[in-house]
Amino acid sequence: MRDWDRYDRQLLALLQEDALRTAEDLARDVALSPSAIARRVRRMREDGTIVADRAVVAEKIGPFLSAMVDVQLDRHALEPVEQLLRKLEARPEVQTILEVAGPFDLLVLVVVANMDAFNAFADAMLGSDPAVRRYETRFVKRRRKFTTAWPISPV
Amino acid sequence: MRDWDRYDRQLLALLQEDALRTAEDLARDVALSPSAIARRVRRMREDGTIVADRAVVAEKIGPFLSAMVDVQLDRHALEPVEQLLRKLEARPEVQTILEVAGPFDLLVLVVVANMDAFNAFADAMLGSDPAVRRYETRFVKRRRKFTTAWPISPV
DNA sequence: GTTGAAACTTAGTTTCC
DNA sequence: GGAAACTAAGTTTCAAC
Repeated sequence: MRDWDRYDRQLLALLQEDALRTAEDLARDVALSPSAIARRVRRMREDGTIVADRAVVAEKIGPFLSAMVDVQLDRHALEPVEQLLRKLEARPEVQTILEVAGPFDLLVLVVVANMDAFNAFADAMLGSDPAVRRYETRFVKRRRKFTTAWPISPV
Repeated sequence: MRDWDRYDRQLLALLQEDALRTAEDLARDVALSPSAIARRVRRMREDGTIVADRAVVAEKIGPFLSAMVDVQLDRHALEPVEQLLRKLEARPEVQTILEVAGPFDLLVLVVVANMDAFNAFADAMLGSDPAVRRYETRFVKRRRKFTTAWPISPV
């Protein structure tokens, strides 16, 4: 794998904020010509440094109910766990799946339309799954920050 | 605020996946002409339906250490709590802040370079803050899914 | 091998119906 | 909303370092 010089890191930091900035505009913040910038950005999109470019949609298109579900697994066999993870990953209601250290194994952030939909989701995905020992739910009252940006230092 | 017909919702669902798709390309999935699509997308970017367009950068630019911190607040006064939240929001190491129901009030996802940086962050931001009663940390072993996409139904 | 400028191509915007 | 003319941005080429 390649590595990233200060220009690449600057570009990544800026594109994390706004992926639609033009090369000419980026040249105001990065000391390279627009064509060099365009080349680097395209290359990083091609080689997987930039995994995706996504529109962030306002929460108001909802209404949405979010819940953080702490899941404790039955770790007697690996395959049922992998199956559960693949099942959860595939669901559009699941925004986040983190494997964590501690008594709970998984943190799953679920977004649904209302409480009925949450209960249906939990029953279908967790209540009946052989890999799930138990789970606890915390409902989200408010999102104060929600970003995928990494803290990229200029090296 | 306006509302969103099935075309808008289709476009939002598609742009959540790939914000760089051209209007011509989107016309393959949405039954509108490229010019109608371009108009709708531009309007949704202008009116705040699309809050931002962000590049998703691969985790391999790290190395990163992530931790989910459950924070219990001292809810005797509101202003110290708001101050803490603003302080956390401003930090690039903080990807997520969720206010939740239950014994803990805040879930904070923190990304740092290593364990020293985490301890420095926790000491500076939480250990010394008057609004924080206590906190518990779960370190992230793996991210299986991490997206900001809402589950948008076609209406 | 990468830069920067210019020619070229593609996509977005504006105008009109 | 859709089509065409127009404008702006991305891509390719090429000379220089």
